[in-house]
Amino acid sequence: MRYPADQKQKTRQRILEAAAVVFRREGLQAGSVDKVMGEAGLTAGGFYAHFASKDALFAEMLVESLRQSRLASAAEKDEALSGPARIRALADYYLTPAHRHSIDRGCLMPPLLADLPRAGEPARRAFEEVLGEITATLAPHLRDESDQPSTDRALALLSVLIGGMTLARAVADDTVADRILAACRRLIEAALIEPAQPSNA
Amino acid sequence: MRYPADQKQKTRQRILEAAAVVFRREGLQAGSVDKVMGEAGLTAGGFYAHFASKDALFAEMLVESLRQSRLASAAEKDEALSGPARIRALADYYLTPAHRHSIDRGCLMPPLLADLPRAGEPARRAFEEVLGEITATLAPHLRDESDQPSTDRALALLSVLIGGMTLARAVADDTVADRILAACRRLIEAALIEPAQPSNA
DNA sequence: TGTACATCAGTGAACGCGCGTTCACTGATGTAC
DNA sequence: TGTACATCAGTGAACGCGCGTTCACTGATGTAC
Repeated sequence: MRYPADQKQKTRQRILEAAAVVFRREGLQAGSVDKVMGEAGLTAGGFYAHFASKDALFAEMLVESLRQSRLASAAEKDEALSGPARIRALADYYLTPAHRHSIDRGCLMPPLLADLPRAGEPARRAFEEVLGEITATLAPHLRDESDQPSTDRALALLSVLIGGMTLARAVADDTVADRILAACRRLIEAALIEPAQPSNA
Repeated sequence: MRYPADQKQKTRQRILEAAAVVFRREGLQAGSVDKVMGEAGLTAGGFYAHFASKDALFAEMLVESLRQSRLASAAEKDEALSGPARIRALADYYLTPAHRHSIDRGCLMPPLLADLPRAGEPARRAFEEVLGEITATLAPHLRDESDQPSTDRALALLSVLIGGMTLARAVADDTVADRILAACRRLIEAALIEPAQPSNA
């Protein structure tokens, strides 16, 4: 090799991180290659030395970003928790004003999931795979009536998290937004935490 | 008046309906004035005789479309139902494969809510107002522990409906999609229908 | 009833702009000897 | 150590295209007499 070993790999990673920010902030359509490369401190022309197309970047960013998220790979402080306590910690971290205000650094799903049906089969397949990883991580902490890990409850939990955050960000008034988040936390507590593992847990 | 009385009003209405279809299918950015006017059987130039801008069209379409939706103004067969039965009917209508497949005719919120933070204050204010109307319609059927109408439960219900449909449409496999919808129906049943009004209701 | 005129909803070409993508190039990095 | 050369990540101008918006116009509709 005649060139610095993984210099190019690092640049590629930088483009992926810039894409995660720009796409969440602007959406799939308005988040242009130019803006992504600008966010990464580069010019648009070099993009195609790293990715085959804008669509390919979007799909890879989607998977990469979700795999690194707290949903798929729990933060250190989550590791110690399990069952109801872990789900509560997740909801308390996710459904907060802080998360609501940081669209471009928060979870990728609320701002971008609606663009997936428009993004074609490969991106949807890739997302489905990561979704499987996420629910596999969550299911052991969401037992059903027979005390079995519940993937279905994990899917329902994700729906509340995503829907609640999307709805909260769509209104103009902060008070209304926070009320939505609180209502969702209460629903999760009542339906997925309390009855899932009773007082002896 | 020297011209057919409400011909222009009818055309305006036709543009609004076309916009509802195109924006839901393509999103706020990719849904262009040209496509909307084409869907309405017109050419792009005439658009500005009806609306001040694309943003103005989007905001008005948003409000108009939600006010006419089954969430805000119940269908005839809903009128006879109240309490748990009505909420169950709503969830059974909303969280179905049929609704999942018809993005461009279904509820406006799953495909377009994520675009609202990017659409500016006026659109968010307008949405917030209609959201208030919707929750006011739903709250009487979602009583809290003290048997009072619960706006908070209405907000949580909407979050599950929106999040579940968005998540279901994002995956590639129909089986996974339907599983998500079923998991959300079960969550609503367990948390918002059964405990809200016990067996004597 | 018939003809000349006024109205105005909708047309279509044009504008400046940003898009995704291509490609000839540049210049810093490392190699050969 | 020093010089000539090869590599290639990133630059920047260019392409064809569709965007939101403007505006001179057209032609069907209705009025006046």
